[in-house]
Amino acid sequence: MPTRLTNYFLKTLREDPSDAEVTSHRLLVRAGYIRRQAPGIFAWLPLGLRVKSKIEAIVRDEMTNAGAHEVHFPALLPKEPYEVTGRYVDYGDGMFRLNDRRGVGYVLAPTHEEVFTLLVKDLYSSYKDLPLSIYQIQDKYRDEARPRAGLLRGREFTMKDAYSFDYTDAGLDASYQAQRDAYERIFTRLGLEYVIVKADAGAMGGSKSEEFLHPTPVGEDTFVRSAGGYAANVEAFTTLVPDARPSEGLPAATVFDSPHTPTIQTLVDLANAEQPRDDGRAWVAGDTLKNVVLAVTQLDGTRELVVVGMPGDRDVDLKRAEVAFQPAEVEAANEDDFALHPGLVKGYIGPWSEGGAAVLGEKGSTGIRYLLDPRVVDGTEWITGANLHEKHVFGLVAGRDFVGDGWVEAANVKDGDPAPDGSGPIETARGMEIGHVFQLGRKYAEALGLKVLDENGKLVTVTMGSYGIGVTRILAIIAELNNDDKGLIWPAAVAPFDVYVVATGRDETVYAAAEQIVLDLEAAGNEVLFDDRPKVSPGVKFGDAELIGVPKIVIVGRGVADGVVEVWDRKSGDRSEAAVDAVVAAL
RNA sequence: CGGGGCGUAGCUCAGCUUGGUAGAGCGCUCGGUUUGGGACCGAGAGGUCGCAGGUUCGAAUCCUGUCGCCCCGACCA
Repeated sequence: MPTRLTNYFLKTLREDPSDAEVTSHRLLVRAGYIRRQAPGIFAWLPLGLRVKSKIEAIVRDEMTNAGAHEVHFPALLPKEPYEVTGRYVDYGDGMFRLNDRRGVGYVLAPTHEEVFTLLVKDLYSSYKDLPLSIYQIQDKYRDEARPRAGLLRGREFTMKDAYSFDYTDAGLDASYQAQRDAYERIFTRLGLEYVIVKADAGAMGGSKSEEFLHPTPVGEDTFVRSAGGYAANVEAFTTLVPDARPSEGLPAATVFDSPHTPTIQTLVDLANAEQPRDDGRAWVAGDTLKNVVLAVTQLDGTRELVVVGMPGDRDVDLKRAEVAFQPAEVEAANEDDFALHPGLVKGYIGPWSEGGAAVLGEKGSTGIRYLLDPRVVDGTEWITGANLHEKHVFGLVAGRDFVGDGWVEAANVKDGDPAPDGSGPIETARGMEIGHVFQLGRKYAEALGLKVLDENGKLVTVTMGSYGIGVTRILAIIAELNNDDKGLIWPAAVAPFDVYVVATGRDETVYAAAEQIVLDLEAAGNEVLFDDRPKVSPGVKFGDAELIGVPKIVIVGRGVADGVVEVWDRKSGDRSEAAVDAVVAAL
């Protein structure tokens, strides 16, 4: 039974919807694939659903190849499992919560680690049952502070989430690798460029984690890569730590007057004017030690000040700092914070005071925790604040004159920074997350009590992995990538139909010929959308055909009198003629 | 949560400054003409102007409040 436009549920819009800004959103709404229901929540119309199903079919196929089995959980779940693992609190406002008529708490699941773990716990108790990989394709709910860009960041979105269960670390490695390989095949089949980067495990917990990022300037993630093959999310980037240097023989630190030095640059200028270096090289921002006061707020609300010392040519990257202090929130200290700590002389903060007493650090006079950038290794010399108004100090030596309470990755990453694995300088780029693979380890199994008996009859805690792909986000990215001024241009692998047949004119023989062509195409295994609308002008039909973006378009019109039809290739725009009875071969 | 913009017909918007019986284009219905690039003629249907209060003889228009949506930022897959 051909799919006919005369009874299909489709209405294209002549004008762009006013609430759609990004290309994918605009075109998917205009071409009749989706409709907005609420911010970040969309209804799927027949065309959209077909594309979504095509993507899901590829995902299912590769999950099967990876040995994973499909299951399906509810999206609506009791809150208890999430309370046990702590994520009911950790997720904060990001989780949709509701109560039933008796007041019992439920959540709309943002992700399903807990219930998968509990299901396996229910059924399995032996190492002989493992390894196991199961997955679902299910809608997820996250109450985003600001949904945006249509499908790219919604509050409801479809995700394939897979979970692996092993009782050995080696088993987890193998399960992880199988999913990782499957992801590579999926993105290749979808024609999506991707970069695999080291990722921060974030609130999910666990150890090893990699993200699949689609490189695009509009991406929300920043990642770095080196020519030598290093790739990481900027949040997971680790600094290459220089070797410590001997501090013997370095001159003693000296305090100097430094009025009117509100910025690092003015301090550097003053230093060059007052105290030029012996070797003739000018002082630069990287020779100064900048001490930034951060306020770190734990989940329970306790607020702690922390001073981070880093080279003056760096700034605090709050996202990296959040990772370093997670799950706490990090922000710049405010006036109230300073008021509580009169020992901090704003603009002249440093770890050392004249005479050598420590100011910062748990043993310093302020008692404020002092964390250092990894570049501040023992034996490095710095220009930094002297904790006196309008005074700085020269030649303060790390390890000799001051020590920190530890190290922290809170400084921003710059193009040209060395990769930590020695593979050369890195460059930064933007990307959109399309997949994420995690080795969760035993965090969830531990919290929820998932254990099995091993070969020796001993109870061991299961080790898990979690693997996600954003199905609807991928659909949006494909739309974002494949379009022109006329509309969408679907790659064959995910197109809602293979061929779009248009009958023009009002000649009965034309429609009869078109009917036959549709049947021929379907018999040859093509999915066909047939524009059989009788009272629509050709211009409208052509416009819709191009807007909808099916890869091949067959125009059946006046050429039928001569036994020919026109075949358009949507992507290249190429047009050729084909005999009415040989359309299948002409595609 | 901070900043900006916008809520008027199914869609895209004008009207608001300067208060006086609610408009256009597209879409939709009917009749006719037209049929290879978003046709034309004629006749229609369709709106508590986001909501509430206020000012006024009279409010889409002025005032106050409120709700919603979009964009930028913060945050997040």
